[in-house]
Amino acid sequence: MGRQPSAKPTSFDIAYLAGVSQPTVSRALRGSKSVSAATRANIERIARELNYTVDKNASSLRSQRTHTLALLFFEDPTPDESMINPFFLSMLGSITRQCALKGYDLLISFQQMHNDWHVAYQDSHRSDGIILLGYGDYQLYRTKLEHLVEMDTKFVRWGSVSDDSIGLTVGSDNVGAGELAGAHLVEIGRRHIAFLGDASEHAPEFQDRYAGLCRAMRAAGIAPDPGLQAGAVSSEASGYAAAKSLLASGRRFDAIFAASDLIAIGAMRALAEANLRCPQDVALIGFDDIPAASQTSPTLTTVMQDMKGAGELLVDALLRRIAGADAERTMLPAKLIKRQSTAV
Amino acid sequence: MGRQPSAKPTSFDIAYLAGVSQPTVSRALRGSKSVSAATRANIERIARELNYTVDKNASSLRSQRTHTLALLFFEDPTPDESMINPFFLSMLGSITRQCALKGYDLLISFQQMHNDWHVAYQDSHRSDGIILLGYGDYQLYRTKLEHLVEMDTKFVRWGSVSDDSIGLTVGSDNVGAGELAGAHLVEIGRRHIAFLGDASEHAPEFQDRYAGLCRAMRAAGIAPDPGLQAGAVSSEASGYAAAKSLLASGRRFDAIFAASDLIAIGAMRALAEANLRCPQDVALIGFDDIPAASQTSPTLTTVMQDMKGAGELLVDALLRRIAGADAERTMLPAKLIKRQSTAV
DNA sequence: CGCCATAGGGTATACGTATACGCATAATAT
DNA sequence: ATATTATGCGTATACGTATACCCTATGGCG
Repeated sequence: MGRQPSAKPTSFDIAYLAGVSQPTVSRALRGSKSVSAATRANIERIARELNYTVDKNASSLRSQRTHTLALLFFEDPTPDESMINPFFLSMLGSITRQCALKGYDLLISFQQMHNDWHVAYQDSHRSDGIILLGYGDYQLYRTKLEHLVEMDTKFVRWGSVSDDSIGLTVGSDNVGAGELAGAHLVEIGRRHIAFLGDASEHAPEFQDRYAGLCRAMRAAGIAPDPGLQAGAVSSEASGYAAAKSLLASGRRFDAIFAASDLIAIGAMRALAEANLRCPQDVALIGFDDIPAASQTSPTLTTVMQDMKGAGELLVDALLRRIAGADAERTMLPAKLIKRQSTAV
Repeated sequence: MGRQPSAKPTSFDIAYLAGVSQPTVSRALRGSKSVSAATRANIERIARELNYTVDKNASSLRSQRTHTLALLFFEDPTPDESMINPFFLSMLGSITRQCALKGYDLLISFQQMHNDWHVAYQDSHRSDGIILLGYGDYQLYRTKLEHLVEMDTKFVRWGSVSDDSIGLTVGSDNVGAGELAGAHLVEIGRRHIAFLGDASEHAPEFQDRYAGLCRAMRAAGIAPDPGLQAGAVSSEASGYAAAKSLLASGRRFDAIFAASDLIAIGAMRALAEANLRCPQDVALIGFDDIPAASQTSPTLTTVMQDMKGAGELLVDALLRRIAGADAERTMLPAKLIKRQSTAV
């Protein structure tokens, strides 16, 4: 007997039991220093006994802070199939973990680039900030990103970390990664290195990787051949097509650096169909180290990005922005994973 | 001139502009029938002009409904690496999409089985219901699930759909899927079929798959050999170890049905090391159709679950439960994907 | 011994929305 | 013509928390 045990306890219940007022409970639980240690301990004990949890909605409404972040995935415009880049999915783990660690909830949503996602989360007070994830046409993005900046919406973006990028960006050192790949190919004696991936301003990350490759080649005294660059988006089909067209062009090449593993896997299929041995005839390097990369035949040499660090950095940077600090752009180093496709 | 454009508009702003009271705005936007068509149209127009969105927190606080679902992933107790089963990740897409379609937000969280996740989401009013996803020791779960039922928390679970399972469950027809796999192996002439996967009550789904295999064998007049069943959790390492021990046992077998693709990939490696040809010496079938399954050598025959349907069904079933209806357990049919590992 | 700072906590109120009621006007029924 | 019922909307209030402000003791100080 006493109070009804089924109703969820409120701060008033605790206040009553502790013999204090409701605001004191709020202060105690939020760590205000104007509550004596004894009172606080007592309140915390009672709260634990009652299994009390702060009502998120009331708290957010009053404080205008949600303690929630929103994660927006941008899908490649594949019509219906949910072909999300596995690389981003693998980042999900570290992002959720870091959010939990910092006491934030994570809202997740898949978006088409052309939607009005840029207004959906800021005004309805659903999140304190937004994490943007996904390859895609950067130019398409631009105006929406500018809109976010204008509205002072807090957000971080995963992508190419260049000076002209809008807002706060965290990303891998794509130029450095491209250099790693290029240097490795040069090291195993390749001089005619093709690049598969859109190297235009629409895909800054791929552009950076290509730039890194070129830099490594020049450092070895090799002039990159622009004819050995073929556009491709991150999909197996696109990689297959790009490799096919390269083969059809009749140009000679003894190595391929693909801008993503999916592209590389498509290219590998095209090479096999052309009876070219990998790596003997054409060495191959991918990017992302997706799980399938270690299952291909031959297994795929690739560049691994630091996804654990990436997730943590994204969350931390966003939280700093939310706190009012101006967080700086950050680049993470990448690592070359050597496998059979470059083992000569 | 007029009102300050930067402040987020509230229902009062709209009411003022429309010349009505705030509750009328609320009613109009929520679709109450006690608002005239003209008034409603006017309010909707103004709302659109002001870029008004309902404040989620206030709305949830008042109505005690959040229009948010929580998705809880249970990780296999891998110490630190975020090795989430790719199968569940692939369900993420359809779940988020279905949530969006129904006007619900999706909170996501990774959990260790032993945490107090069963209290974290219900009391703080963060979600209207919970979707539980993840393999894992079912027995460990049980008491927590019972607790959820007792607290009348709305939830759906992906898993084995059996009569004794607690709460609302949606899952593949694992027995039927096992039968499919077994029938196919029998069809290609195999009679000594091993099963890799924990077939105990701790893993009801694996148990069901094994039961299906046995049923198919018996239907073909073959007595299943209990000695050809080796426990394994869903990981490559575990599959490798299980296959190794089976090989070491000296028992003869000409086919393996693995309870998951990861197990199958591990087994494939063990077979290769033992100089057994796949499929000639040992045919192999996996389960899940993860992306890597089409990249192995030989490519892996596997059972594909209907993940798109699964996500939709999970969300719909949960929403029905939330609405007060008692949704029924549901099973989805699975499909056999034939590849090289069973092509004799 | 009066004065002021400080600790500790109470009082009042706002956050923005969604309902329970009540009250007109208009439309029907009798 | 009066009684009855819908229709359409306004009034009042509650949801549970967090903060601005105010008040009371105490202790230190001159």
